[in-house]
Amino acid sequence: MDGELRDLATKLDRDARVEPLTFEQPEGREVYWHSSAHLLAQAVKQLFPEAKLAIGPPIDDGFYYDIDLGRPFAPEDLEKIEGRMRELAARDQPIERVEVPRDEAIRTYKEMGEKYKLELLEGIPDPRVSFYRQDGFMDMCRGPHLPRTGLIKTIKLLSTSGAYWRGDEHREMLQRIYGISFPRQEQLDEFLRQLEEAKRRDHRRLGKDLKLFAFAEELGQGLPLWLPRGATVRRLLENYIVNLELQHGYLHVYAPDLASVQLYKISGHWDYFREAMYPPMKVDNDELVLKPMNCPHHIMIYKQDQRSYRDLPVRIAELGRMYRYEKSGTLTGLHRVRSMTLNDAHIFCRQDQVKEEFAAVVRLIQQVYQDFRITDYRLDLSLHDPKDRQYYHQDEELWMTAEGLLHEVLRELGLTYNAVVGGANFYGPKLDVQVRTATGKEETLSTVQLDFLLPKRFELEFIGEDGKSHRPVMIHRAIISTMERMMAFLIEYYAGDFPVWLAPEQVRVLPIADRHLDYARNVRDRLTAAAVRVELDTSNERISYKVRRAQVDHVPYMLVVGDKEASSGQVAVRSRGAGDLGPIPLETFAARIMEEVAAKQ
RNA sequence: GCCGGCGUAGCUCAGUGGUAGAGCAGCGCACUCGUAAUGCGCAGGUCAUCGGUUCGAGUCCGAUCGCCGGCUCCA
Repeated sequence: MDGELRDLATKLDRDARVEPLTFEQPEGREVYWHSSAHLLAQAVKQLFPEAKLAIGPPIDDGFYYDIDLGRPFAPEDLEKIEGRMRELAARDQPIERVEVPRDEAIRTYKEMGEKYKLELLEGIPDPRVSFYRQDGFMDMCRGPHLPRTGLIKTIKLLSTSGAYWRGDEHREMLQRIYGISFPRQEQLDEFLRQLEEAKRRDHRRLGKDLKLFAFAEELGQGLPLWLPRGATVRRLLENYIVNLELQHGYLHVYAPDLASVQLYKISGHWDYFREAMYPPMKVDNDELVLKPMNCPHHIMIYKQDQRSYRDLPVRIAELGRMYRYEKSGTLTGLHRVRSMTLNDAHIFCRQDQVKEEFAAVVRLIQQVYQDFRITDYRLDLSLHDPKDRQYYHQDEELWMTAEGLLHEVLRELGLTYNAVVGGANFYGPKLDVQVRTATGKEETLSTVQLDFLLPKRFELEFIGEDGKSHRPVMIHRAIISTMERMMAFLIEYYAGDFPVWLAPEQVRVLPIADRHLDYARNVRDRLTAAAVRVELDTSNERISYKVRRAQVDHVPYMLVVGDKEASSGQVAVRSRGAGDLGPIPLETFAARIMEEVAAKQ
């Protein structure tokens, strides 16, 4: 109604533009799932009257309700609740909006002992608050809701978990029940099918199947081993990005994995991130930590020379290995690890160069994404929150300048982006490239961060045209993220089908019978000499089985060789995606694959 | 770190207190085969680890380690 979400039963007391909502629209799904959450709460209250309700909102895929039961929900409880929800939906009761004076709501909730609802009420200043009633069950809610419970046709409770009340780890741990519902059974089936599909793309699954990386319990949590095939892909990524950066004026360096705590005290990270660093080890009169980041090291490198305004910008880059003591519960596959190598760089420049340097990084990101054929991402411009005086340094003017600059660059580049207030680092605003994992979680792949603070803390300077000392600005940036995260992302993005230029095994030679082994070896050696990553299947199996194995191993090209090929110097090419392509001369194939690699196909 | 679930062969999984199983992978033999699974055989396990209950534990209980789903965090 006039662009606002309202109940279907709302009285039309004025001229208004009215649009109906269906499940096909995001807002429609929101209402549908919100009502489903209420149904969940109703079922829980009927089965467990002592349960206290907290909040139950819709989410991207379904809904949840946070409940305090005093104990966890068992899987059998979920089944019972789901069954009760179906019964309640089948009764098809009307859902009505009721407005109640605030103090009456407080009185009722006090009587019921609903302490979370009472706390929510404290945050609502309005004299009247709205409730929704269905079948004798009332829940405080802004709404709107479905007109009848019977519209909820299929229900599936997916999981339970603990969740802190109001997201505060110092407060009560509530039980959260996640669920999903649809108007039609086929939609639920499709949803569950997609969940299965996501599991097949999951880099943890594929990483194991394709022997790319592994973890060992004996080795320690969050410390990945790069297996030969995964290491090959990583080396290709590293060579690619280092060469590209060298072409763009970056200077590549190396720094040690250990550093004095002193360094991070100067940078300020010790104050902010001490708990996430490995504890210091005492050596002689010093305390050393495993380095959690590379910036201070690059700053030390900048400080090795007296810099002139003519030298700037100085772009110092490193595939920097870092160690972070991430909380054990947050580690997942290669996405979150405790040892990682960042495609890091720090650009030291003059104020008047910031815009151009920032723009150059954004353009470089665009080029890299094109090379990897990554098209599905979002740009987030993370800004400071002026109200958060604890976290952010207080030079408000500096923030305004910095953030204004970034807005300007992005506008000039013609990019659409999403502004996130409160997303900035303590030292400055940043631009993040956000992507999704196979399991639907969002994460940052690339980042460009402005920093006016560290140059001050480390007293960086350069000599200006005027012969006086000036302070440079720093830009922190990572394009292909950490090798670990990029690997995880690419595995999932390509669903294990690496493009030829990145495939750990580009070609597999498949002889028809044992008498073709000599020719097959010949083919393999010719391709190896041409720097093609090729392997030979010498197993004593039928050709269809060898083909199957190569397909399962996600090898992009299979070369079938038998009598015909051996006698004519040809290979029968089969592509992983397109199937049998027929015989061509070996030299033609070699030339073609080298072209594809050069074109990053 | 917190809440919950899980841990059996290289992988996927069965095994509800009474002698550890299957398929795939591996190895051997035979077949020498034309584009997603040839047949037969063999081997493979301190049932994550440690402790407890029991005449007897893969199974029940506790602790530890690890993994999974969330929460919190993410320079």
